Parts: sequence; C-alpha cells; structure tokens
Amino acid sequence: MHKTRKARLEADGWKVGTAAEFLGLSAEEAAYVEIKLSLARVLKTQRVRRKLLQSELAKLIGSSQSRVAKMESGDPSVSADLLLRSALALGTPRALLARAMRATTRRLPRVRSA
Amino acid sequence: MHKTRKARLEADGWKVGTAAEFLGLSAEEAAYVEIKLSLARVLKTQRVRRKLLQSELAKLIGSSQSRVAKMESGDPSVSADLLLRSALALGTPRALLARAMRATTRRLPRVRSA
DNA sequence: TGAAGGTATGTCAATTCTGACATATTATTC
DNA sequence: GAATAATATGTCAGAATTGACATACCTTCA
Repeated sequence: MHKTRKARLEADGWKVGTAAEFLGLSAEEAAYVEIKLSLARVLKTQRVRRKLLQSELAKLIGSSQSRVAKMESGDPSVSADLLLRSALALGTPRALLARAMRATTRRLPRVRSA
Repeated sequence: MHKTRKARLEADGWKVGTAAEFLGLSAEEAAYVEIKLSLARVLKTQRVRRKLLQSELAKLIGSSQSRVAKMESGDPSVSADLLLRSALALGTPRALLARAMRATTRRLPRVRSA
C-alpha cells in the first residue's frame, strides 16, 4: 500500500495492516492460509498449462466443476488435502509443491530512507 | 532388498516390488502417501525436538494423544491437512515442510553392470 | 444485443475426518 | 518383575469436507 494512503487512512481512524492482523489470525493460522492459497495458485497454473477446463480437471479427479472453482479461488471450504491430491493428479512436479510451502517473500518497493 | 532374496521370493511365487505396486497405487496416490509419511516424520521430529509428549502436543493443537499417535504413525485416517496444521502449530519452519514435499531419493546399492 | 462457453457462488446430503474414550502395548525405573 | 510413564490401537458420535446440482456471473463473438 502507498505510504501516504496508509498515513491518511490511519489519520481517519482505520487500522492498516496485513490480512492476518485484520482477521486476528495467529502466525500459524496465517501460514496455513498462505500455503493453501499458494497451492490454489499452483493448481490453477498447472490446469491452464495443460489446457484443461475446470470441468475436465473435475472429471479427472472425480469431482465437480464447482469444487474445482472453489479450490482455485482458495475457498475456505477446501482442505489443503484436496488441493494437494488434485495437484498431484495433474502431474504437478513435487518441486513446485515444495515451493508452495515456502514463505512468500514479497519484493518491497524501494523507498527513501528516513 | 537383497538381490538373491528377491530372486528366491519370486521363485516361490511372491511378487516383489514397491509398496505402491503391492497396494496397486497409481503414481499420484503413491506420491500422496509418501508426502503424508514425510509430514508425519517431520511432525514427530519437531515434537521430540521441543521435548513435548504426545499428550502435550495434543493439548497445544486441541486434539488428543491418540490422534497425535495416529498422525505420527502415518495412519490413513489422518489427513495431510491435519498434519500440516499441527506441524505449523509446533512452529515447524516452512522450509522443512517444503522438504517433505520433495520426492525421497533413496540411495541405491551399487551393483555390477549387466 | 444475445447466445455460447467458461467460471463463480450458494446449498445440502453423503462421505470422510476428528476428538475422545477405553484399552493395549511398549519402554523405563526401581 | 511390578509399577509407572509414554505411545499405540480400536471404536464411534459429532464435526468438517466433499461432490453434485442449480444458478449467477463474466467474456467473446457474431
């Protein structure tokens, strides 16, 4: 978020921070959802890469289009388990799954030092 | 397995191969159980490293000693999801979880070429 | 504009997972 | 070897996840 925008919002009484802070998640909970979201992205990337429709992937894993949509959108009703099994069914290299477990390091914008 | 033993068993009518072959698992299914077993080992290692009893870890994650035992033994009634959440609750570094996803490379015995 | 193809969202019965309990097995210590 | 501590195994009711269906929401293209 832009620094000035952050300052302005806070001046107006808003708390500004991470999604985890906002939702009151502990560090582990935050890591857990982060990992699920990562797996969701991997799944979608792999499906698209193999040029499959959600409905085709669904058939492949014995599920339904709607559940695949939920998987890819990181819907909380989807377990990491299902994401994992689905990614494997797509033939996702395990190295990619490993990457999904690693903490996301975000490249921060370079700012003038104070 | 020893080569001669393999030959002898096969002569006696046994099929000898990987657990996956024996159980008739597909490659993905095999990878899935391998990953779960890996996570199970990580979990146990981390718990022991923190000098916790199974019952203490259970309390920490709001579960029971018996379920923790099942987790650590790779019981099929335990989802990868629970293993993951429990490992995170123990403060397991995500890099370790990443390692657990990677394929296990087994050091093979050196044999005379045919 | 609207029809078609693809994806998203809401709901729910059925399946699967989970915590809890009882009990068994395996160390460890005296 | 018996008491104690820790872990393992079996079972099951309750909770969570899942596939399926209906339907809504985009895009694209004619």
